[in-house]
Amino acid sequence: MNAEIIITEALGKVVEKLYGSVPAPELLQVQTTRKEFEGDYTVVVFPLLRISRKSPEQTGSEIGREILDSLPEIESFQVIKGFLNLKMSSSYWMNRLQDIALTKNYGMGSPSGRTVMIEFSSPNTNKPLHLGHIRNNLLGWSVSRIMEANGHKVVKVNLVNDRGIHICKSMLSWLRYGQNVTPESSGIKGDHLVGDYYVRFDKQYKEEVKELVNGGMEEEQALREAPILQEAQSMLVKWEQGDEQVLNLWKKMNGWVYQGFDITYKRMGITFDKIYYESETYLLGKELVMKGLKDGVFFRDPDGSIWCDLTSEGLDRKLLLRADGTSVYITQDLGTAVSRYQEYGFDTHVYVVGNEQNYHFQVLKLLLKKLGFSWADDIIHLSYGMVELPEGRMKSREGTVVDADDLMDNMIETARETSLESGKLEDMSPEGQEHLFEILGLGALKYFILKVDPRKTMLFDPRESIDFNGNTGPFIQYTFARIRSILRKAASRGYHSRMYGRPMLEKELRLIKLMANYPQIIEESGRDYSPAQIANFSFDLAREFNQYYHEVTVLHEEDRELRDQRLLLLKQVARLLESSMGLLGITLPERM
RNA sequence: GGCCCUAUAGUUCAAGGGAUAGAACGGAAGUUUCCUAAACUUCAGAUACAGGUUCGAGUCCUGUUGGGGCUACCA
Repeated sequence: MNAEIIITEALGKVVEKLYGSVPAPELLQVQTTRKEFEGDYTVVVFPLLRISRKSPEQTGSEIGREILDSLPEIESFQVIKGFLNLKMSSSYWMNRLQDIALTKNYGMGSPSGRTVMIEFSSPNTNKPLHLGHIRNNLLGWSVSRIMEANGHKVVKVNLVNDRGIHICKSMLSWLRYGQNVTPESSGIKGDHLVGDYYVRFDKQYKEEVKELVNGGMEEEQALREAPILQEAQSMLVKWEQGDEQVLNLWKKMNGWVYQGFDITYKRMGITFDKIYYESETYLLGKELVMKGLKDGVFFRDPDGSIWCDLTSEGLDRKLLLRADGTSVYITQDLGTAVSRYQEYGFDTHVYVVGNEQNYHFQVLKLLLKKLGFSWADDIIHLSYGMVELPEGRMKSREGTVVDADDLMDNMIETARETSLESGKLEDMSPEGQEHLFEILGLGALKYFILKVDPRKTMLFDPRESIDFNGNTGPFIQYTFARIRSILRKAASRGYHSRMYGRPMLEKELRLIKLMANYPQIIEESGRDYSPAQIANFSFDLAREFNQYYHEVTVLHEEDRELRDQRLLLLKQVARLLESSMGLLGITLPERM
């Protein structure tokens, strides 16, 4: 059991014994002691003064004495300015280290029996993935791992926006200008090829609008009546009617996009348990809307469109079906949610979607509740912040979109340059090197994104490459590689890591203390859906270890028992680095 | 206009209402006969502004200012 809990419990009993009243739980504040003070855990005594009716100093001393008596793990205490600092005995920490070494899935929560569904990625099929999607994908993946680490059963799902007018634009543009080009014939990745024709459509559309305006038409009318747009709209009608030619083209081009996406996902190390397509769920959404209409929770406008009145909830009225009976964005989301619940009966459903859609999810939950689905309360919108450039938001119109594939290429290239410059890999096979560059480049990218609190807007400057020094993925990877190198040498010399009970250095106890927090970190990052806390843990541990590495020798230690004991410590540090970084989807290399 | 989010060193990020606000990059100065210098050590540098609540506020509340988002019969 973790020390904070032990101390908190003891504190409650001690306060009751000393002052004769049971303190409310929120008055019992135990935290880790700040680095600059002597001690491991700190009791904040201010909240207890009301009960003790004595000075902070006196209260702290009295409690300190009692706790010292009742908990053998505590070696000494000190009261400074109203803070009671407790120092654990070094044998306590050494036992912790042994516990860690002996616990198979150290840090992981026990099975909860709960199913957590996580939707992330959710791409459009007419644009390649960009930096925003990278944050989405990495967050979704990492949160999935963190949920698993908390003992939940996880179902990772993707929702592909594969229908709507935008798809028709790409199709039409390809028919007109594509001359039957394919990813194979052009050598262009499928999603990029389709994206190119989407852009091509937009260019033509703008030209036509301009011509019409020059011919004397009002701009608003021109925007509506440009021939190419009208052609796309009639194509959408054909799609909805099930026109075979249109459907075949749609399937063919979507297939290209999926092939392209698969490559990108694979490179990011991302998989899904199930992929949903809007084209398959929007019909159920329509049925739900009709049911809501029948039940009187929705209403029909004179023009035939169907709405929900949310003004009593402080929101507007929301359109659910157009007058012509076609569905809108939220219609399919209703259908998707219900079919997922029917299929998996999730206890929690996390949607990893940008904060620009906060309103959408607020409405979605309200609508589901109005339709009588009580599990609407189990929906959590993990609303992450945008990735911005120094000049603001990425805009495809201004060509500032940072492409996911390009960015990964660049990261790997930088890893290659940095690695080759160091000259440490000369005896490594070319395949081994390539593999390493990928691990390092992606490690840098993933860590860069995930170390930031998901809810916050973050900044990316394409002109400055992502760092490989300091608080970065490669820093932690490097720390790991160093430890593994020592462990390999130790193994080849026949050394065996083992606990001997030799006195440990302050630095070593600090490392153990950090590692002792791991279970709590996993729990908290799960509670907050925040990989950033995991990243901070990894960094703190790596930094602490690097200082230790610099000061203390392991392989050259003459005292064999001490040497082997240190090997045990190293092994556990490496293990937790690998475990925690694994929760971020980052691989650690044996050497670099 | 209405609603929501946000503001911490030059820059990018930390800090469960608790002690002297931590790191990293960048800047200055150092460390390599010794397990990987992608490391380590030292120095300089910050809570937008004004009130309030509290024994105690970067953190909670109110206002001001700056930044972002939403407010589509797009998805």
